[in-house]
Amino acid sequence: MSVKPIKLAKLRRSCSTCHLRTLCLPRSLDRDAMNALDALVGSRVLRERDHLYRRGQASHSLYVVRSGSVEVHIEAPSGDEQVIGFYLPGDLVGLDALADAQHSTTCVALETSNLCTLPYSRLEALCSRTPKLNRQLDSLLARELCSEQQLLLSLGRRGLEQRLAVFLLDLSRRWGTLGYSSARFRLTMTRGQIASYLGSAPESVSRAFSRLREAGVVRLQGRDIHLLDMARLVELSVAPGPFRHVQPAS
Amino acid sequence: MSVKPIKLAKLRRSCSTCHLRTLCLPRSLDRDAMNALDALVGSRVLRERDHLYRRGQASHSLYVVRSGSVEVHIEAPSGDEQVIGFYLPGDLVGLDALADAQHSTTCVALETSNLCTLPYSRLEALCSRTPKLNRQLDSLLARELCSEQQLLLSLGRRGLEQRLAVFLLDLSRRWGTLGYSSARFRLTMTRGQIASYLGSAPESVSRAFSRLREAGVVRLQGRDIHLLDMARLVELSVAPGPFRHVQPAS
DNA sequence: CGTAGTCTTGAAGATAGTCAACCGGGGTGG
DNA sequence: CCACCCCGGTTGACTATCTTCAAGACTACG
Repeated sequence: MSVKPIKLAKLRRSCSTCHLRTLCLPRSLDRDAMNALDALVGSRVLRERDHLYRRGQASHSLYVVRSGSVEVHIEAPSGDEQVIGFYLPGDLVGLDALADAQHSTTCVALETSNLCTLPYSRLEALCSRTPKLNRQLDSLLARELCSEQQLLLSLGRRGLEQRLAVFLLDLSRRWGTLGYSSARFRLTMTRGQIASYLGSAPESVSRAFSRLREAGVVRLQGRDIHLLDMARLVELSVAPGPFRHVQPAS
Repeated sequence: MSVKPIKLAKLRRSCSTCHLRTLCLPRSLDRDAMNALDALVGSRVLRERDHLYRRGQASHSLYVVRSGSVEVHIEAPSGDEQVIGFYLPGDLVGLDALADAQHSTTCVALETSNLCTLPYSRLEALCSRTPKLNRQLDSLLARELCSEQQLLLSLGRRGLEQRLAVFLLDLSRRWGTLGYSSARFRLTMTRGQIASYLGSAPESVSRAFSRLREAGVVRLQGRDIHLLDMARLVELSVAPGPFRHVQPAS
C-alpha cells in the first residue's frame, strides 16, 4: 500500500538492482551472498500458454516470477487437470521438484511473463556455503506449505461464494504487497481456471461472481475486478462454515 | 508388503536400532550422521486427545511419529476446524513452523502415541555440518508439499465416494509401507475427522462408507476396515472427474 | 448396567453440477 | 476492411449430490 508500484522496465537480471529484491529470495541476504546469487541467476521469457515445465520432466532449476503470472496444475492419469496455484511476481515456482529432481506438476504462463532461473546444482552449492540462504529457502518452502494449507483448505469447503471471497482477498493482499492497488486488479486467469482452483465448475464461478456483483460487493468487467466492499468480503471469507468437528480440550 | 511388521516393543530412542530407520529422517544417512542425530533426539508420549502443539504456540521441535497416529488441523478464526492431515509412524510433523518458528496448525493424538522430538536449534546446527541431512530435510519438506498437493487436490473435487477411495488407498499404501497389511487396518480417526479432511459432513461419510460396503468394495465393522476390491477402489480413485479445463498445447 | 459419544439411517431442502443456448470480443482469412 | 469464427463468459432449466435436522442403534467405559 505504501510501497511504490514496481516499474517492470527497471527490473534487471541483477538482484541487487531488482525492485523485487525485498520480496524475493535475496530478502535479508547480505551483499556478498546477493552477489553470489546474482552470478547464477538466469532469465527466461514465456508467452501466454507457454509451458515453464511439465509433469514428469527432469528439473534443472527453481524459478522466480519476475513479471506476469503463471498457473501450476496437476494432471490426473485420467487426463483432467486441477489448478493448485497462481503465482505472481516475487513468487517462487518449481519447489515441487526438490523431492526427487522431477516435476510432479505442470506450469503454464497466464500471460507474457519474465522469470529468473536458479539452477539447482549451483544453488545447492551456494546454499552449503551460505547457511542464511539455506534457511531462507527452507523458510520459503515451509511458507509455501503453510499457504497451500491455509488457502486450499480454508477453501476446503463452505459455499462457493465464500471460497471465492477467500480467493479474491488472497489475490488482493498479494497485489497490495507488490505495491499495486489491492482494491482493483486484473484476473489473469480464466473462469475455468479459477473454477478448477476452487474445485468447482466455470458456470458456478460465473454465477458466484454475478451474485457478488448484484450484492454490490465487487464491480466486474471481464477480467478487471474492483473490490467495493472489503468488509463484506472478509465477513464472507471467515464465515462460520458448517463443519463443527469440535473436540473438547484435554 | 514384503517388509516385516514393525514391532513396537523394539522401538528405541536410538535411531540406529529403530525399526523405522529406513523410512524415517535418517534414511540414507551414514553412521556418523546417524549417531549425531541420535544425540539430539528426545522422546514424548501422548494419550488420545493430548495436544502435541497448538496453533500460535512457539515451536521448539520437529517431531517424528514413532508409534500411534496424530491429526493436524487448522482453526479458522470463526472457531471451526479443518483437518489437513493424518500422520502415521515414520511421518514428520511440525514442518509448518519452519517458516516463522510458530505453529500455524494444531496437532492432536488420535490414540496413545510415541514421538521423537528434534529440537530446531540443535537440528539446524547439525544440518549446517551435515549437508546430506540438510538435503534430506529439504527433500522431505518438498515431499510433504507434493503429497499435500496430490492428495488434497486430487481430493479437490469429484463425488465423495471417489474422494473416500483416494483416502483409503492412501492409508492402505502407507500402512503397507510400514509392513502392515495394506488390505486390512484400523481407522484411528472418527468419521467426523475423516469428513473434515475430505471437506464433507460426518453423515455423508457414513453414507459413502455404507455404499462401498453394499457394493462389496469394503468390509467394515466400526473402525476396522477390510479392502475387498482394490481394483474397484483404484477405479473409483482415478475416475475421470467432471472438470475438463483442458487447454491446447502450445 | 447405565451413560456418553460415535455411528448409522431417514427425510427434506439447498447447493452446485450438467446440458444447452446465447452473447460479445479478438483474431483470421477472404 | 469487413465478415466470420472461435473462445470465453453469462444465463437458464433440470437434476444429482450433499447438507441439515432428527431419531435411533451400537460400543466403550465407568
